[in-house]
Amino acid sequence: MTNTTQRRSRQSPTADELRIWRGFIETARELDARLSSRLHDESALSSGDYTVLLALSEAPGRRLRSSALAKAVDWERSRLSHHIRRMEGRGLIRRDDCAVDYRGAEVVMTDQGAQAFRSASVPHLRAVRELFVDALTPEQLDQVEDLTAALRTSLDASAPA
Amino acid sequence: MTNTTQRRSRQSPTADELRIWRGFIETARELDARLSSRLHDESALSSGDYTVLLALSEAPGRRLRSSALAKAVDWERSRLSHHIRRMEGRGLIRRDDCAVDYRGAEVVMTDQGAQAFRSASVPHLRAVRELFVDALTPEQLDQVEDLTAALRTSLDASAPA
DNA sequence: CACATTTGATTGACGTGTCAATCATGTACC
DNA sequence: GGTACATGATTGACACGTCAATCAAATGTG
Repeated sequence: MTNTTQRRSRQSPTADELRIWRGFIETARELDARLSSRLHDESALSSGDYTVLLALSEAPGRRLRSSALAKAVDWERSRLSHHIRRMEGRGLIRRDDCAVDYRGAEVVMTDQGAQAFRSASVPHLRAVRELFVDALTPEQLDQVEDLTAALRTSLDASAPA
Repeated sequence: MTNTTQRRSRQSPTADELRIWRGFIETARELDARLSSRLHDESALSSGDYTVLLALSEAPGRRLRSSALAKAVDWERSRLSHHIRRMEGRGLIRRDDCAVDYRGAEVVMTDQGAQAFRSASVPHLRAVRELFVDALTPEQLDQVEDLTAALRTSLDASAPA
């Protein structure tokens, strides 16, 4: 194990590697943007709204403590707080005081929120199938799983949450 | 070819497919966020700044018409316009009137911008290697290329830009 | 009990992104 | 040359995200 070997692995990517990286990240961004855009067109929900409503829909009583919701969607609390405020303004959720701990608020999905989520869900899932699942062979889908695992391992190994 | 077959391919993804999808998109987002964050910490450039400076650095005279720049980075014009205004405020670029067509402005990288780009570049590329290239085997890197191509084909087939 | 500390959540400032509207210059056509 | 249209770019309004500061209720410790 020479210094040269060590150093080589720390250098910049090759042109090919960089091309593959750019293709990957730009395609992922585009996919994400396209799905968000369709969601918004079809249901007037943003991708963030959908994420929040999905988490609430899976919670008992369609309600969660703000902190539990933040953990469920893996968002920073201030991000959630801002988003919740906007969603409350549009009647998708409501904030209740939490009886057992007056610091914490509970976020509750409203009927209107549940209705919006239901009507968004099917077209959104269909879009995921069209633009992702059906674009790949079953073998490729398995490859994605492995790739994701490898990348995530590396991300987790390298510091921040 | 029955209706059943046709219909099946239009249904929602299975639980496994959905899990793979979520893993994929969340990992891609996280990678993107992590690289942006490192870039910002190490060089005080945002990922958008870097993209713009990279495009300018590759242009003759380190300058481009605003529309050409928009095409080079594949951004909407209004997005570019907003970003350019902010970058100009920080001295990274400058806007010159274009002599041959007074509608169009030219965006020029300043020396300060070039300096910032140079010092950001090496650490950023190293981060791409660490978090992406080195996380995958050469075979996996090839797989990424194929996956990207498949997804892009499907995206291109399905309407917008 | 009083006080410091921790915990749950919100706020404000500011950078970023999208969309629709606008503005100014260039071009075509009569 | 003058009017209509196309083109290059900017603007304003508003949604979204991050960071640091703040606030209030809960908890621990003397």
